[in-house]
Amino acid sequence: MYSYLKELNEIQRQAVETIEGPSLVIAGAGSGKTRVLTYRIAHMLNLGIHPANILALTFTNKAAREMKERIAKMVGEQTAHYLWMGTFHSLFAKILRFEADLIGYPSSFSIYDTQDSKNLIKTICKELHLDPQVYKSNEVLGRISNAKNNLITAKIYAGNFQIRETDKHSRKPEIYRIYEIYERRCKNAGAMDFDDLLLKTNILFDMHPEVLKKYQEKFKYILVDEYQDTNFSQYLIIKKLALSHQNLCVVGDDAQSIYAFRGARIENILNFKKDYPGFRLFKLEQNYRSTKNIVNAANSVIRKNKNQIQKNVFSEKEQGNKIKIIEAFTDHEEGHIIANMINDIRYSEHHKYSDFAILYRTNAQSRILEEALRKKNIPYRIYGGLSFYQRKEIKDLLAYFRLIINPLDDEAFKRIINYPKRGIGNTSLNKLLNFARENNLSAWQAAIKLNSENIGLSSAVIKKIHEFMGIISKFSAMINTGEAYETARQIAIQSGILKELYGDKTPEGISRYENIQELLNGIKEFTSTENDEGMKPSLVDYIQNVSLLTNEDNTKEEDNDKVNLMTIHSAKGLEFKNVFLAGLEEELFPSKFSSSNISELEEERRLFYVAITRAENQLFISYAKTRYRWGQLDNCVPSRFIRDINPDFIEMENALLSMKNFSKKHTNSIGNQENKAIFTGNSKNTQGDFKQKLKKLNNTSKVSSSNQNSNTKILNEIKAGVFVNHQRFGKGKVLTVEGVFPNAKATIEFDTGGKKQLLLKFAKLEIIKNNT
DNA sequence: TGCGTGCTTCTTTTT
DNA sequence: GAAGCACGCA
Repeated sequence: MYSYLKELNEIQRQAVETIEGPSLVIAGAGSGKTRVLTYRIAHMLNLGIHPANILALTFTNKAAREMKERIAKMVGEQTAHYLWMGTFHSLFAKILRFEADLIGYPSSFSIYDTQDSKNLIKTICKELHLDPQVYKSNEVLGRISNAKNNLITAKIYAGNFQIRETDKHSRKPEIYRIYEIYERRCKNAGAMDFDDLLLKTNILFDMHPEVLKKYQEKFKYILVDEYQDTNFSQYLIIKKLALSHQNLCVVGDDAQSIYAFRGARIENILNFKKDYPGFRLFKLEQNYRSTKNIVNAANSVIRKNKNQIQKNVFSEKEQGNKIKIIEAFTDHEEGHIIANMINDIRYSEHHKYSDFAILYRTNAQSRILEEALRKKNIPYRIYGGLSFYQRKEIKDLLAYFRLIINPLDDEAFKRIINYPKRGIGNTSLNKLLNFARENNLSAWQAAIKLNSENIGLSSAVIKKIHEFMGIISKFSAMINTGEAYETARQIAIQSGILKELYGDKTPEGISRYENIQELLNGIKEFTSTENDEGMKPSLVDYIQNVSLLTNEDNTKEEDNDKVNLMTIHSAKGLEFKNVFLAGLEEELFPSKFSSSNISELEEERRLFYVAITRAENQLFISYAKTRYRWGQLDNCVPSRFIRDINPDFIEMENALLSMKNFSKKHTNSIGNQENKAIFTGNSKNTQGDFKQKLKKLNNTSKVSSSNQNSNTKILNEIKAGVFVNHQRFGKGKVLTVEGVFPNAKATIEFDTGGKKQLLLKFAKLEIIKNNT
């Protein structure tokens, strides 16, 4: 008997040892799911199954990487190397590149990220003269994405009466046309969006049975993690691949299905028995993570949902503390209390910072929490948010890479044709793009014809365009052969990006420059380790990988001892000794977009369940009675989810007692007193904000905004009144705001100190004696 | 052509 | 509190 099998409980062991035939592993929260998956794969390898015959699909690169590392430890690097383990998107992108010519794509196809897709949709809507108020790129993309995930191509979409009726009903009857053009443009640009990677895989398998057969033979054993989060498109791919051997093991927990918003179908796991009648079922119900109290509380919540597989998750750890409910007056105070408690517990329980997590529903909540932690000098780390790969400077450089690899890539072309500035303005670009569109060409192809076609561009501009193209072409010759890091560095230099950023000595500019360096280092690192085929990856390999990477794939593990901040979604699969769950207010959690519809509300409740079950020892749930939203103070109602917890497992934490002074001060400053205003502002919007808010001020008494750049948090309270005069704020200039109010005169001066930041230089408030 | 300015809109979660 | 867009001026 293999020694690792002894580390498992009976059911886990059975799940690991049952290799043949379809199996469904229902893995409750904290039940050792990852362990079962890794051991199962290791076990298969020990039994002599070749790693190249195993396909293991995960939802994040991180999950795949970690699992691979653990398996490598058990069976050796060499063997683990040949496993096909990764996300749906990355693995099927790989297959699509192999088979690209069969579906009419270049194997060097680009992958459009969400931003690219939205931009393209905006362009199309503009061309069709559609009202951008009605046809919001977000919603349109949502419709298209939804269609693709259900295998509805543009052609089917246009021909489907019911879909068209739905669109007409929502006053967007033209979506089918947008979809059609969108699809054509992507094809012309040799580009796929995220959903295409799955859709085209399905199309490939449907149109070419011999190709499907090939992969069915290759992937004799298939494992899928987080099966409850698969969408229809992914479900079909798995079904097709598993058809001949039926050695399919899916792992998941219906109670943790939280991605319906992007097309995940909880039915996939609920209906597994219908698709694979001879399946074996393994229910992992023992929770090894949390105290009895937390597990029981979580159970009492999830019980409220109708749609689920019956199971009995239990814990054999100690009873543990009750869940503590914290009430705060404001969102700022909430952050303050949490920061205080982290310090207290860290001291009293000898916990590390990294034993704490603060979870929230929306990314927007993180800023206030950060602020509170910074004030107390508590180190923290934010997961998610704006990804490294979505920063402007990174996307700019990546766009160069993309265009070099695939010159048809229109979104990349548009992004960098005039960055850094080379005198090709919007007017010229639009002429070129119109010409391209009329002839159904990509921008690049159109630009080639500029010498023979007259489209009203001056010869100077044409020359500039061709110079730009010259740079790109020069590199496309060497991108496959050249040493990756050096090639990338040369591109950064010769494109002018490095010079442009080097010249910018503002803090933001310096940070951008450093980010570019970091990207280059990342390339160096990536291309220095050998890939599956035992070769050094080229720059092309890197680029084709990078579009599917997220923030978590870039963060380094060095700086360990930090409080973890993240959305509940990104906390899935993680665990912490102490968890703070912030912002438990109606309309925030559950989100106001979800509370009207039962199935969406159930998804929110599952999300709540996920949040609770992240905690090992202690869970705090907090809500604020008032919260700022769009610069306005809203009253909040405690979330219904708090009432969903069986009251036996919760207690009120009277954090306010120790916070009395803070609360008082704070409630004052947000306008409880008549004629009170708070001024702050950021570098770009200062004037607009001031003006707008002062306009409102004529008849109200509250004004607020805050300087988010600031090491200088400017909080100036001014007796409210009428705005008098100001000077526009700009880089390196001084902004003076002067106001005469019914009973006060205020002057505030901001100085940029040559930087883009606002520094408070001078503030004066004179109270005018009121004669009446 | 580029930049500054003012207005508008936007927020759920992410591969 | 931030980003995109359109407009107008140099």
